[in-house]
Parts: sequence; structure tokens; C-alpha cells
Amino acid sequence: MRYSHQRELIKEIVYSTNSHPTADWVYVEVKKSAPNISLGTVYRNLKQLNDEGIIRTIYDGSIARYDWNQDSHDHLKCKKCGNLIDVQLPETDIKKTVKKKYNFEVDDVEMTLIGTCTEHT
Amino acid sequence: MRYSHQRELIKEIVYSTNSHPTADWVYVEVKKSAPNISLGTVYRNLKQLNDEGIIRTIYDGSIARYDWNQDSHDHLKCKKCGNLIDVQLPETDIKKTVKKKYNFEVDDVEMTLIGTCTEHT
DNA sequence: ACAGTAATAGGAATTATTACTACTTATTTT
DNA sequence: AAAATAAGTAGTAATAATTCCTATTACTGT
Repeated sequence: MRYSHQRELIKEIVYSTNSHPTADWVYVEVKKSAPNISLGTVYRNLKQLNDEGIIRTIYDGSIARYDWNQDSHDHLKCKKCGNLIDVQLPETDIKKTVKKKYNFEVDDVEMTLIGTCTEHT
Repeated sequence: MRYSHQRELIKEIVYSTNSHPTADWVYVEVKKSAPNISLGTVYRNLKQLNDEGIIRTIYDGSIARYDWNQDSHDHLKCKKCGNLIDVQLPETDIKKTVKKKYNFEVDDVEMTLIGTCTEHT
């Protein structure tokens, strides 16, 4: 993957927020500093950054969001406001359990906890 | 929600498989017994069945799949074949932990374990 | 400087899903 | 059981998110 100015901007934008932005939001943001950038470029670069392990893709219902946080962590999703909040939950030994019980080799655990955040109780 | 023949067929189809079918697959299947059914009807009824708690909607990446299994359970997703497998993992007390640590009221836990199934190791 | 190749802009195409509308059917009321 | 009413349907158009395509541009190695 060779250097590209556009990709650098996109990466910086994803790294600048905790809001788990969508491709479209990134597109709007990046246009501020690169007005001619195209949405296709945003998608392509987000995918590349994901493949390189520089960002992470998470699915919020049926839409893709991007997360710079590479530490293994989970997400709380508030039903009222839709916000996704990062949380660090104690490691239960899911991988081992699943390996033993189902002989399935787990690489990655995706967990979303759906409920109501403090603001909206 | 009043009775409809189409909805009944759709429900039976979802209940007949463990494959977590997509709307499109259900559409293809249901057309065998109701050739003029429209895709919109399939979507509308899947949503209604979901809202009534008769089936469950799960998101596999960006596409919706439907699951008759109402017991709280998780999914293994094989990277190679894409299959989703139901698993029953020991209840860790995530809800309580999250309530204490983040004051967030959890209703539902969605967990997908990504890895490689027995067939594709 | 030049050839080779990766990346881009811009727009078209695809996919999944929802919305709209005139018609049909299940249920309720009489 | 016929009429009234309201939910459901087929068929199609519309939308939203994402991917694909193509001609052009911009790095990189020689």
C-alpha cells in the first residue's frame, strides 16, 4: 500500500473521533480539506485501512461504522439515541470455551449490548 | 395483527431451517407455494414477525438474517464458509457488570464469534 | 525521463430495503 | 349472511449504502 494523501486524511479523521463514524460522515468531513475527494475513494480507503488493521469496521444494524480503537472492546448501543459507546469488559474465556465445546477456532469476538444509556433512562 | 396466509408461510419457512436465512432466500422459498408473493410482502412480514417476537433479526455484516430461535444464544461465524452456527454459551453476568460499571441498562446482548469452523480448519 | 503500477474522481451499477398505490381479503358489525 | 372497515397484498418506484468501472493522475524504481 503506497502513500496517499487522501488515505492519510481519512485515517486522521477516523482517529479524531470516538463517534464510530459512517463512511458518509467521513466523506463530509474529509471534503472540508479535500473538496474533490470522491465517496468511492473514501470507501476504498476505509476498506484498505481495515484490511491493514489500522482501523476496525463495526456493523451497527445494517450500516458500517469505523473505529480506530484496536484494543479488544465491546459496544453499548443506546436504543433511544443510537449512540455507540466503547466499553472494556472483563475477559471471560469465551475463546477457550468455544474451542472445547464446539471445536471452533475463534479469532474475534463482536459483542454489542443493546439498551438504554444514562442520558435516556 | 390479523391472519394472513402469506405471513403464515413465511413464518413456517423461517421455522423450518437453522440456516438464518436472508429475506431473499425466504422470498425464493415462499414463491414455491405462493408464486405471486412480492418481495415487499416478505420484508413487511419478517419485520412484523420480528416485532411480535416470533422471529429474531440478526445482522450478518450489513445484511439482515432471520432466526426462529428465541432462546438467548450467540452465533459463530465461519470466515471461510460464511455459515452462522447457533451456540449456547454460559451466562456470564454481563448485564450486571455493565450496569455497575457504566450505569447502562442492557436489554439484549448480541455476540458473534468470528473464526473457522470444524469443516474449514 | 520513462515505464509500470497504484490511486483517484466522477459517475454508473448493484444490492438490500422501504415506500406508494390501487386492489384484495380477513374480521366485525349489523 | 351481506355490508362496512381496516389490515394486507402485488407490483412497482424510490432510496440508501456500497461497489464497480474507466479514463486520468501521481508515485516509484530504474
